[in-house]
Amino acid sequence: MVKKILNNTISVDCVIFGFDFEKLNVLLVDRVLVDEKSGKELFTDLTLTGNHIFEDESLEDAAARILFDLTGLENIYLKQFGAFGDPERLLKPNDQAWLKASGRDPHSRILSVGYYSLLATEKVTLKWKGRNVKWYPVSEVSELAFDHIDIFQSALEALRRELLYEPIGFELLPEKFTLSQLQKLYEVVLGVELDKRNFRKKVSRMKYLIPLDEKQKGVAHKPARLYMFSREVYERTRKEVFDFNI
Amino acid sequence: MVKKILNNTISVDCVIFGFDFEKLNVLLVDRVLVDEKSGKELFTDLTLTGNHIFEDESLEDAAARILFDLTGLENIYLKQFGAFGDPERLLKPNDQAWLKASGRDPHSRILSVGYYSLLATEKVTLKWKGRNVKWYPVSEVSELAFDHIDIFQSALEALRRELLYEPIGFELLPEKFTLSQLQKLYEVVLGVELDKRNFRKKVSRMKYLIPLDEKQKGVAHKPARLYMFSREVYERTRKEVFDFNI
DNA sequence: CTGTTAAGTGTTAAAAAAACACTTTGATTT
DNA sequence: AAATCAAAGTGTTTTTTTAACACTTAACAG
Repeated sequence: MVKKILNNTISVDCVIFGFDFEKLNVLLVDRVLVDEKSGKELFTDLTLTGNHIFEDESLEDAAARILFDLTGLENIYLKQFGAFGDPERLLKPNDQAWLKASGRDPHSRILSVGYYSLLATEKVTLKWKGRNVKWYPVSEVSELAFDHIDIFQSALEALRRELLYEPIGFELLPEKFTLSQLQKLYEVVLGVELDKRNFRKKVSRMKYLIPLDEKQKGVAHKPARLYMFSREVYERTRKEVFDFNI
Repeated sequence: MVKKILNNTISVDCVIFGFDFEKLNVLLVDRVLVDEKSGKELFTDLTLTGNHIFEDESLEDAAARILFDLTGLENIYLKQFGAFGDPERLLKPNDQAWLKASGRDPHSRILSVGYYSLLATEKVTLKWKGRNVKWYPVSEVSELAFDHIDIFQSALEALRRELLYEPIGFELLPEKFTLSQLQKLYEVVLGVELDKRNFRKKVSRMKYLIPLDEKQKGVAHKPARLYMFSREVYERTRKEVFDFNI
């Protein structure tokens, strides 16, 4: 049975972040427009991973599906961070050519709902057959198709803000991780340097960060203790934040 | 010239908050369905203020227009807080009846982009002719048409979170206000009690809160000094927040 | 067994948060 | 004119949090 697509004016774009213990990366798709007659490449540029929504599907389900098709992973952290519907968002020449070539009305206005998702780069094998999907360091992303650079930047801001106040960093790490990896993650995402001793003092207050009786293996130096994040402890002990910085 | 409406599947809903120095209020519209033949009221319930989007209009412009039509005010604080597109969001019997009566396909799925806005109740004279628009205390909102209760709660959460970290409380106050009014605002929106002396100590550190050489008038007690918010000072002195609470 | 590399650890000073009660001022009432 | 009312305004102490800062330890590699 063929699923019916909701309509042509709403889509979902996913900004998929990955952390490789060194830097923050984002998944981007190579958009190649090939001339029908000559078979020659007219242009190539990069886009976020986006897609239509099926008729029976919620927005978040559509985002999860895109993510699954791309990585084979389920139950991944997903967060809606904005809706993008500017009348001018698809008017760049390349975008118009692309829309025409893919049989869409280039004058139609498409609203995109943005989701960002977090995963550890290492546990992913990319598998979007027939499309060129790759990790790119966030710091090197400069131009993207459509208004995707705005969507991307908005996602990054949303991620930074969220990371400051919620324990979502663990979503970017494997199940077991070291404190140095966690610290590096904060440093890379927020773009700051943190003091090792102060960082450890701070996280040691967080009961949902569980130290394991297990050590890193295969490293040529003193192996670090491994930790894991306990969602149960977090949910149980989370308290209201009344600390306001007007 | 008649403006063309973008399409039938995207709309904007505004959650308009107002503060009256005592409590937080929200603007709601009385939705009355009248039977065509008998002229009898079939039901009446409450909705948020929503509307379609014109073809040349950005989402935020549409939200600002709704706000202007309702209050006559321009340059009001507006913040997008979410997009709502669940397949089930318009399926309640009253909603279906309403959609049919207003000539819409009851099976079509409408995506709503939510904006919340902040204003001081006192400076508003409501003027949406022909429709019954009123302020309702936020604490008394229980049932709303469509999925508007979800949208409303999502707006309230977004407002609380924003208020904790950004100086947006001033948007809910008149230009000149007292510290007690500011404190009450925080207490009401966040649902906490704050210590007067500690509150004043805290805000006295904020350089963008400007004390005026002016006092409250017409009160039967010691009149309070008036303050105003300086956006310029805020923009100039705003610094990155590196304080993280994982 | 030596060198390399990152892990792990504690103290002190400064700043911020939390807890807490009385005096002052202007308008209103008697 | 004096008394009353109601909210404004004001400091100190304790506790908690932040910030700055350097050496020892453990495992592997050669």
